[in-house]
Amino acid sequence: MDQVKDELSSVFEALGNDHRRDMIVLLSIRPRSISELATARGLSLPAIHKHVRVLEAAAMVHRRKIGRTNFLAIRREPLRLLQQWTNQFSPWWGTDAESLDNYAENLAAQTTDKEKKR
Amino acid sequence: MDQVKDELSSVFEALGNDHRRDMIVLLSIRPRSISELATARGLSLPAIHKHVRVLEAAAMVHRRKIGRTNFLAIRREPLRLLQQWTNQFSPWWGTDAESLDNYAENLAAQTTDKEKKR
DNA sequence: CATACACTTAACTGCTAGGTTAAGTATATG
DNA sequence: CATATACTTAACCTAGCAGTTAAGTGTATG
Repeated sequence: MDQVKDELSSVFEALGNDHRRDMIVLLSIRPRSISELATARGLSLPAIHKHVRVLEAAAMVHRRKIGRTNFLAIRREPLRLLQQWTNQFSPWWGTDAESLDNYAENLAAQTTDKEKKR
Repeated sequence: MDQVKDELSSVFEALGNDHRRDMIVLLSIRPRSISELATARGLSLPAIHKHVRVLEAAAMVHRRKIGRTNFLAIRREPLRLLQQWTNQFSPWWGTDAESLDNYAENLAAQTTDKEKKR
């Protein structure tokens, strides 16, 4: 359970960065080398290298070294985890605004200092 | 398009923090005041206040002030955006590992310096 | 009107994400 | 063996996040 949460944390952390999110999209099309990602994103190799480390820490990519080239490919399991987390809210799609108006007034009536009077 | 991407950015940024993710889960159950969130998460009011600002910037919550109490409620639209982004990968669930082994070798054969020889 | 409550704002601090350049390592090529 | 390629590592810098305490603002309550 704790481990699940930590995984989710690292996934959200990884995807919190625009570059890394774009890298994931690129890798979802096809595997790429680190150099390819660097030029695709207009960043230096060390910079991309760090991003790759973060994606690896979140287990969102795996690599295969052939010769001196490192090919990266996407791992979709963490994305399923993300999808699961997101789906917990879907039963209530479209039922947002109406709730607060009623709720807040009722709760206010209950928890305000007026309540203590009774 | 650009605006969509910015929205997505702010959503990922907001959810990149454990506290804020938990706050969203709490608010998905029912609206809460800022003080409630502060005690629920064991943080000071100013700290929670900042987190709320981030969630508001991502349009993930809206507030209603009644008297001196600020009630916060979830807005689920941004979560749908997140779900959409995540779903772009779902057509390929479970087709990860097998791809790289073949791909990398073929690509290596093509793009390696040997290619320049031809 | 005084006091408490529910924030809000300001000012400051520690930490770290994300970038850089420069130097080091591993592999391929002539 | 020399040189180029594809990273990797180290060292450093800057901006901004996430927290704190302390003081300020708006709204009830006696």
